[in-house]
Amino acid sequence: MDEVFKALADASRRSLLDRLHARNGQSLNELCEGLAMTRQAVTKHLAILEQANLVMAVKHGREKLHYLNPVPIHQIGERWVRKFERGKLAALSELKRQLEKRDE
Amino acid sequence: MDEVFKALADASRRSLLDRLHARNGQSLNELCEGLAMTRQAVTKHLAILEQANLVMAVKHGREKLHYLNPVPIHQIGERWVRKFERGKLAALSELKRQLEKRDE
DNA sequence: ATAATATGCAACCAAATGGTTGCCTGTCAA
DNA sequence: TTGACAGGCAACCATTTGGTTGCATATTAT
Repeated sequence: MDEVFKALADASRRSLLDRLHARNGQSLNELCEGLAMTRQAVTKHLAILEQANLVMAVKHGREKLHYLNPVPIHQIGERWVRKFERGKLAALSELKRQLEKRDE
Repeated sequence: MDEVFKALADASRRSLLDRLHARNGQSLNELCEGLAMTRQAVTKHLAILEQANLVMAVKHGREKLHYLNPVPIHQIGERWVRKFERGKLAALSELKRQLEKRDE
């Protein structure tokens, strides 16, 4: 879970996920197109995404195709975001109370 | 949004959020208790959480009380996780197909 | 066979990160 | 009013991070 959060912390990596979400199964070169970064930088980002299991790569001839794995993102939603949804309203009203107290 | 992801990337910061989720409105010293870190390190983490709007601090005498703001986490769920839920099943079956192809 | 294409590997670099120590300031209680 | 307690500020440090360049390797097309 920690690796997933770390992987998601970088905007370039999130945009790589976006690109794969738009079109799955892209090669390294395809994923590089239009980015202000060298291919090697993208390789490193993809390696981090693979380690976090957010992306899976398959070699196909001389190309390496990248596929999105939606499971970890789903788990972030289920195991983490959801936890904070519980007690959300209580926290919000507490927050409001404190903000109002400042004007006393 | 980027600041939120960056703030969530660190396990110590996520555990601070957990602590506040367990009991809201804790002081700096309370949040330090039991952690293998100096108070100043915790201060820095809290500053990052505040900048990301995940935590709001209110001075109360000589104490600084910290309150959880559930909104950014909620937004991560709504604006980000949800996006990848769309097309999740397609991505999953594509992934399965590629995994099976490896055994050919 | 050979050239072009797609990717991999390793060394290097600057900047950001997570942490420390030392000292200063503000507030409460004796 | 004088400690003691809660917190703030700044300088410093090691490691990680995000990126680069240069070269090597593997596959495809001519």
